[in-house]
Amino acid sequence: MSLEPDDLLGVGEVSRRSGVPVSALRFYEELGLIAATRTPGNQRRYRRHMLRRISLIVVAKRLGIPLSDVQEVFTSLPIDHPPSQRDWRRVAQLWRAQIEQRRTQLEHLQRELTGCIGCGCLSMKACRLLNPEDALADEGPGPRRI
Amino acid sequence: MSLEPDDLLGVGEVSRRSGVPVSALRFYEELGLIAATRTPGNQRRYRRHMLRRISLIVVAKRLGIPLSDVQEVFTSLPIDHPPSQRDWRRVAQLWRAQIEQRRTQLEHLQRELTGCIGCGCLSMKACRLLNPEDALADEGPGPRRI
DNA sequence: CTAAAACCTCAAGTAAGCTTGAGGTCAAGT
DNA sequence: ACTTGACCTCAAGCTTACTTGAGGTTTTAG
Repeated sequence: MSLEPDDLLGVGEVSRRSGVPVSALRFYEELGLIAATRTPGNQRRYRRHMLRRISLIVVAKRLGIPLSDVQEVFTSLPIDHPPSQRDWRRVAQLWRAQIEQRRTQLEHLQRELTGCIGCGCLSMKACRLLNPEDALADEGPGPRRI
Repeated sequence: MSLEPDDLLGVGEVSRRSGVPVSALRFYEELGLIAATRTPGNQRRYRRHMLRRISLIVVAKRLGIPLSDVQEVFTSLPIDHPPSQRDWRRVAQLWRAQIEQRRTQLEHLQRELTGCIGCGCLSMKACRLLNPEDALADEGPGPRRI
């Protein structure tokens, strides 16, 4: 395999190493999440550190973070060199906080669901499950008392 | 408003009471999640208890449960009468378990992310974040050691 | 009776996150 | 040189959960 001389990887190689399908890599490139130089023959060549960026995307996906969010944090990461420890720390803490939030939301829901198991009301009126937080206050669309 | 004589509600009324847009109600009907009789003029008329079913859908949405799952549990709920307390209890417990599962998954991820904040590896090799569970064992697609 | 509000169907569009296919080019081994 | 596999670019398709619009009918209030 005398393919990648320098530290340039072909798209197939990157796919194999990252576990991300080639089609997805091209898609990420369209979104501006990753970048590659081209050979004279127009084929993509990735620098090694791009694997780190791809890793971040993979992690984000596991965390349920939408690509648009990834896009946002990536605006602050230089595309031409590997993310520093500081960068990674910053991103990790941001995402940790986001998970934290969703986790506690789920906890709330679960407590409500548990408390609701016996009641069987579901009557669109005072059921907390059907009236998230505010619902009885505003006059927008949504279930309310009659 | 002498509209709904019996206990039959028009689609607009149901929408107002449930907070679910008319278009969504029609969509749920297509999926077989809800049902309505028709007037001689072909307009939908819902029986009151259909609001309960719609409530279940609304709750499921808040819980992040996909409609396909709702569809499944609905196969065991009679469409022609309101779900009993037992029915509701069964469904609630099922969904509670599902939330539980997703919640603990998030917890794991968060622990890993926290533990990973300092390491900054993301090197596709031994990083736990990039290698969920099994990854080093199988030979399928995905990151692995080299 | 008539006008307006509510309703109907069916087709197409939206967003996210990709995949698949067609039709063609590039690079590597022999 | 030639074959094969890897790669290229569009364009279109897929899933979920709906929304929007066009064009037409029903119901209800006055």
